[in-house]
Amino acid sequence: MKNVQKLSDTEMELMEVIWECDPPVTSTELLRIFAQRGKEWKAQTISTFLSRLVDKGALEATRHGRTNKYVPLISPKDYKLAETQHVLDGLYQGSVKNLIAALYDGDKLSDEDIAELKQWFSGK
Amino acid sequence: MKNVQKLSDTEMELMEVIWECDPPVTSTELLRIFAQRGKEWKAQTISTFLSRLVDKGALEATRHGRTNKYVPLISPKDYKLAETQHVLDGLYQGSVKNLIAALYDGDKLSDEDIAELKQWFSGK
DNA sequence: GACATTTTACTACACTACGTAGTAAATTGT
DNA sequence: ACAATTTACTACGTAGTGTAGTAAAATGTC
Repeated sequence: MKNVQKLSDTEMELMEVIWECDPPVTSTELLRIFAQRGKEWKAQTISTFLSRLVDKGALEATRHGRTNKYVPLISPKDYKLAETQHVLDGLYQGSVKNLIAALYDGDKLSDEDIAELKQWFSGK
Repeated sequence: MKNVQKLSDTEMELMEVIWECDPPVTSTELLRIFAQRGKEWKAQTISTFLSRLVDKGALEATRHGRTNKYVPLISPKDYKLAETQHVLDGLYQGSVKNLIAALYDGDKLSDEDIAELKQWFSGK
């Protein structure tokens, strides 16, 4: 888990699917999966995205015969954490309390949210 | 406060400065402020950014003689909230608890953070 | 009132990212 | 040896970004 570059929306869509499969995936498998969900991509389109994800450090490719097997280099958890940290640093000086307070001031926290969070914190 | 488009890093830099000044600002004032901080922009560069910020719905311009006065159409609070909401929806199904739990699981919450937040919640 | 100055509006341009895919090359099953 | 598969390399239109030139509008000045 290192410094993955920011992924685009479509790249994230791909990663989400890859994370759901058990790791070594091939482009053909992905093609099939996306076809099932209505995303009728050309084989080369998927391949391009996979290469870019390798370039960005999100995937690792290993050649097996004429196909590549792809393995994530970062977990969804870690990627999301990095994104979150970025926002936290950029908007709230890295302070979770600032974030919570901002949500509260902006009426973005319902009573249920607050109850839930109180509950959660009481266990820590 | 409406639907402001996403701002780029430099656009945000400008907005931050504008938010700090008391609202009606002119490009000349901004030019001076940025010059002081080492950002030696050409006058037209600032103007371009200001126009784009108007296009994106972040600022409103009113002509006074040959100069424009710019006023923010969105507060830093609201812009940040919108950004935050976006991340929350995109990564945590809109759930603040999910976000907190993820930070906790990722060891991004120090003991002080937790104490601080517990404290904060106890007042709500 | 003609002119120099200031400031904006319009236009431009190089660079990067994105979504999409064609074409060529590698590899393999037959 | 050859057809089929899959990747690697290349391409291309669109959009966003940072930067700024040039033309036009408005103003202060002589």
